[in-house]
Formats: sequence, C-alpha cells, structure tokens
Amino acid sequence: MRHMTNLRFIDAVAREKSIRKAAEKLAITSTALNRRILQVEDEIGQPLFERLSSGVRLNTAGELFVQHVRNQIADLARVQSQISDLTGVRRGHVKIAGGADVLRFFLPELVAQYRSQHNAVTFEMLRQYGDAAEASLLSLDADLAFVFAPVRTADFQVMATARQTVHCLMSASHPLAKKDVIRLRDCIDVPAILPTAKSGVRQLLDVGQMKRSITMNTIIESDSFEFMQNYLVHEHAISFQIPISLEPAITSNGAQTASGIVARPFDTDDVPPGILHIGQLKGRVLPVAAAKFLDNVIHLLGQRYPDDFDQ
Amino acid sequence: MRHMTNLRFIDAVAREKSIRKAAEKLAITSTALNRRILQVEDEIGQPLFERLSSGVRLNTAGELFVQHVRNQIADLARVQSQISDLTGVRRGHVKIAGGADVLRFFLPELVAQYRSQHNAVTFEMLRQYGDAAEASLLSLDADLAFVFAPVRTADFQVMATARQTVHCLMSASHPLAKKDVIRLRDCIDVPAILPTAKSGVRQLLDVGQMKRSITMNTIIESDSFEFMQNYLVHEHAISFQIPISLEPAITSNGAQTASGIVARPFDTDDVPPGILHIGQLKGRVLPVAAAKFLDNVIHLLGQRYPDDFDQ
DNA sequence: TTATGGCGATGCGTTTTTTGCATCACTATG
DNA sequence: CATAGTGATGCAAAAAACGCATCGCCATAA
Repeated sequence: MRHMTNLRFIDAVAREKSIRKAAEKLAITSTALNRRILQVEDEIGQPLFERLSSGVRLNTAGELFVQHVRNQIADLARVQSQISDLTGVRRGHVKIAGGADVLRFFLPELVAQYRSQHNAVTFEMLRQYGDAAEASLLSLDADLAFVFAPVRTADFQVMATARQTVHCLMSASHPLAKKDVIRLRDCIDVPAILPTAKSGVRQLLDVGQMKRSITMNTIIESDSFEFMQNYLVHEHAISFQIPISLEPAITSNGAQTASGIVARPFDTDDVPPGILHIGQLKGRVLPVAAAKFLDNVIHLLGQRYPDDFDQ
Repeated sequence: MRHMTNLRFIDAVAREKSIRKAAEKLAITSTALNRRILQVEDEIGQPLFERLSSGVRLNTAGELFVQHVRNQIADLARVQSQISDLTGVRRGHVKIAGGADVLRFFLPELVAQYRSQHNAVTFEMLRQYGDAAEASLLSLDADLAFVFAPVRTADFQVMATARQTVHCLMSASHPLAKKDVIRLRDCIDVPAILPTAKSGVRQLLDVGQMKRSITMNTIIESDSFEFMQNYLVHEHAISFQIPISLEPAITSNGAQTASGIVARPFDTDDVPPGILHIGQLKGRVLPVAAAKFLDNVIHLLGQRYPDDFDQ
C-alpha cells in the first residue's frame, strides 16, 4: 500500500535507531529516507527524532507518532484481511508470541491444522516470555500472546486460560513411574533437572518447595526442554514440564513414547498449577485470520483440557 | 499530511458518490482523482466502488475500507493534537453533534468559555438529533454527541448524563406562574404550544398525558424554540422546555428575564424527566481538545445540576 | 427509435516530485 | 589528531502525478 510508505519508513527508523541502517533494510538510499523523515517532521510541525552522533532516537512526539503509525499499519492489515475474506479466500499473516513451552508441540500442531484449511495464511512465531510477549502485543509485533504466570499490563486482554498441572518426567523404568500422582516428598534425593529460574514451571516448583520445606536434589539447570527430556534417557533422573509442552501421548498413564519417557502429574496441593493466559491487545480488533486462529486455539484447549479451561 | 491524500480522496468520493463531483470539491481534475482511486483499488486487489452510470457507490469492501480511512484520519488528528499539546499550546478542532436544545444556550456558553482559555481550538457544531448524531459519531464526523431519549447503537459510549425535568414556560403574569411545581391537571384547557413529535420533550409530555389520561389543549405545534417562547409574550399560553435549553436565570423562581417569561418545573410523577446523554464513539481515544472540552462539560453539568447529574 | 448529457476510463505530453550520487559538517572513539 | 560513523544538502536524472482531449457507456428525454 503506497500511502503507507512514509509510515513504514518511520517505523523502520524508529526500530533501527539509525537512518542509514534502516535505509539499508528498506533497500533505498539513506538520503531518500532522510528526506522523507524530514518531510514528515515538517508536516507534523516538529521533529520526531533526536539526532545523536550515533544515529537517531524518538523524542516524545515521536513516541506518540510511532505508536499511531503502528496502529495504522496493523489496522490496515486487519482491513485487508477482512476484505480478502469477503471473497471467501482467507489471507493474512498471524503473529504469535509465546514461550518455548507452547511453541514445542501445541502451536505447531495448531498452526499446521489451521494452514491445512487456509493455506494463504502465513504465520510468524516469536519466542518470547511474559513481559516481552506483552510488549510485542503493545507494539503490534504480535497479534496473540501466550504467557504463563501473572499478566502484568492492563493492555493485555485475556481471551482464554488453561490450568496446567506441573508434571514430573522420567524414564518409564523409573520407580516413580509406577505412581499415578507424584508428591513432592517422593522427589527428595531423586536427581532432578530443573528449568531456569525465569521459567514459569520453575517458579511453581519453587513455591511448592517453600511450602513443603523440601529442597530437591538439583543436578542440572537448563532452559532447553530437549536437553532436559533427552537427558532422562541416560540417567534415572526426573525433570518437570507442563502438559502443553509435552507430546499428547506422554501424559496418558500407561502410554509410552518412542523415547521411553513418561510423565506423571504432581499433586496440586504440593505444586500449584500454572495458568496459561492467551490474550491480545485490549480493545484491538484482530485481523480475520488471527481471530479465527484464536477460535481454533480456544476450541482445541476446550477439547483437550475440558476441566482446566476457561474462556 | 501528505500520506493521507489518497485516503482523504477516497473519503471524498465516497461522500459525493461521484468522482467528478469529488474532484471539483478537492480542486483537482477528475482524471487525476480517478487514477488515484484506480491505483488504490489496484493495491487493495479489488474494486472499492461500483461504477454506475450516475457515478460510483461503495461496495462491501469499500465500506470496510472507508471506515478504516475515517479511523485513520481521526486518529491522525488525535495524535497531532496530542503532539501539539506537548508544547503547551492546545490546538485542535472539536466536532460536536447535538440537538437544538443544547445548541441554544448551553453549548455556546461552554464553547466560549473553553475558547477563552484555548483560542487555537476551533469548533464545529452539527445540529443533529438522536440517530443522526450517533451516526456522526460512527462516521467520525463528530467527536462528541448530545442526545436525548434512549441511546440506540452499541457504539455510543455514555460519558455523562443529566436528568432534565420538563418545565412549563409562561408569561410571568400567567396564573400558573404562582405555583412552584406544575401538575399536569393544572394544564387542562390552558392553551398549549407543543414541540414537534420527534422532540424528546414532546415524547415525555405524551407519556405524561397517557399516564394521567389528560389531553392538553394544543393550539400550536412547532420545532422552533424561539417561536414557542416568543409567542408566550402575546398570548397567555404555555410552552414546554428543559432547563438546559433555557437561559439559566429563567428557571429560578422569582427571577425573571427581560422577555417576562418564567419557567416552572413539572411534577416528575406526572411528566417523567428526560435524560440527556453525552457520549463519544465507544473505544475511541479522543483528541486532546475534545477530551478536555468533555471534561469541562462534565464539570459544568456537575456544578449546575448536582443532583441530576451522573458520570 | 434517436439524441443528449453526464459518467468513468485512457493515451499522451508536460510538470512536479522523488531518488541517488557526491559531498559537507559534526562527533564520538582510539 | 586521524578515523569511522552519523545526518544534512546541492544537483542532475529518473519516476510519478497531473491536465487536456477524447473514448465508450448508459440513462433519460425528445
């Protein structure tokens, strides 16, 4: 859309904090870009950027204007998606921010299923946690966000939540695998692999340990789910995860995956369940594709976790 | 703002329903305008207008797009007003839709008071009732609307209400002027001048007449407040009005205006009070000037009608 | 039926705007 | 004090927008 050029340029400069760098990304010369910026500033009647020796930075007016620009860009995308939806062909681009937990199995399955029905819709998956994901909603870099733990900003509109019981992962031959529900005291002295401190699961585990005055035998800390899970094949240790970031089969008792790893839920009195929040920017009208995708997410969650799901 | 040109052009064509007429208003040739329209349609990927032999008309996609365009235009105005507000000088343009009742004394006073503080702010007053005023909010032709009677659309966000007791107007020498409160039965056989049926006051009077099974002696119907009020000087008749459309002095008992007309309230058991709704488009962030003006309106209403005011 | 007037679309030459190159002025950094 | 980075600017070339004349179409009137 031609009339958006100046706006997209300003957005780019604001992101790159440099006219020359932005110009390179936009595949134009810095002088053309510079003059467009100057022109817009002239039209506004005052500068939007501070000129530093190392580049440019938004001033207060610029912050206001850039937020407006991003709204415009996002709203145009929405309108375009609505218009193309009129012809029956659903087009669009859905931008999703979420942690590694949801990106692992849950979202790949959902996106694939959605794309099998609407292959003109493209996706963009951002691996971001909590605050960062909410910030992406605000800057309109993301249409939907999946965040664990409490929602911080008032601009986050929760569209659905899913309660996720922390599960204990182990080799099928591990003694704890015989139990249906794991108590925290069962884990004393068992070699444990814990997620990093910023992870939602870890925070829940820490709450449990505090409550029960139990300290687990932490042998490894990691932020890689793959590492944690694959390590269990080699040593009789335990690791922790929430159902949504596990292969669906692994949580069902008796069933077993190719890797020989099983999952057993914690007693929720010991380790409180985590709440996955699925939301969008408050008050925003999503593009058709994003809105319909959200419907699918909600539908699948309701189907898969009927008891722990809330809309 | 240069980048808005195409959008403003499309808005103009949509309003004029003719490229040639719009071109004339925009002071360009029809061919230039035509080509810009074609270009935008090409960018969108499908036509926005149906071509008729008598001009053009928006199709469904066009309706969506034009709404987007108007949002863009309005949002740019808001951002510009916020930016210029940063420098301390409040600029802007406030568009208000309201009935003749509020346009008569209430809004002139308020606007004048506001402009005495911020003389860079300009105003646009649209004389529109109910539905029309709400439609103006939706098409962004108005920032604020003052409507009597029930609010119809879900897009109308009520920011304040004021309960308005219907008053009876008469010459100071009229027998009814001695009473503090008028009952409907007092009006039997008194020559009455009623507002037209679409007026909010008339509807309230009709409710009262139904309730009490009283029919007033209607000698004149009019939609002109001036006529109704001025007629009372010549004949001992009564007319009806709400306080907001009266000179402030006229409602106070004992006081008297130059014209010798006084107002006495109806008993609210006979004639129910009307509710004046002051609102904006739901979810919209108003330009600074409009928002501040609304603050003033609310402040003055709270001051003048402390008991009948709601925020 | 034909004539007419109003509509949007289009080819083409002219005017306006935008772009890219070369270069300047400035400022941190080493 | 040299250097490498930044944004700003003069000028000529390229691109886009514009206005004029004109086409084809359709509804309405004669």
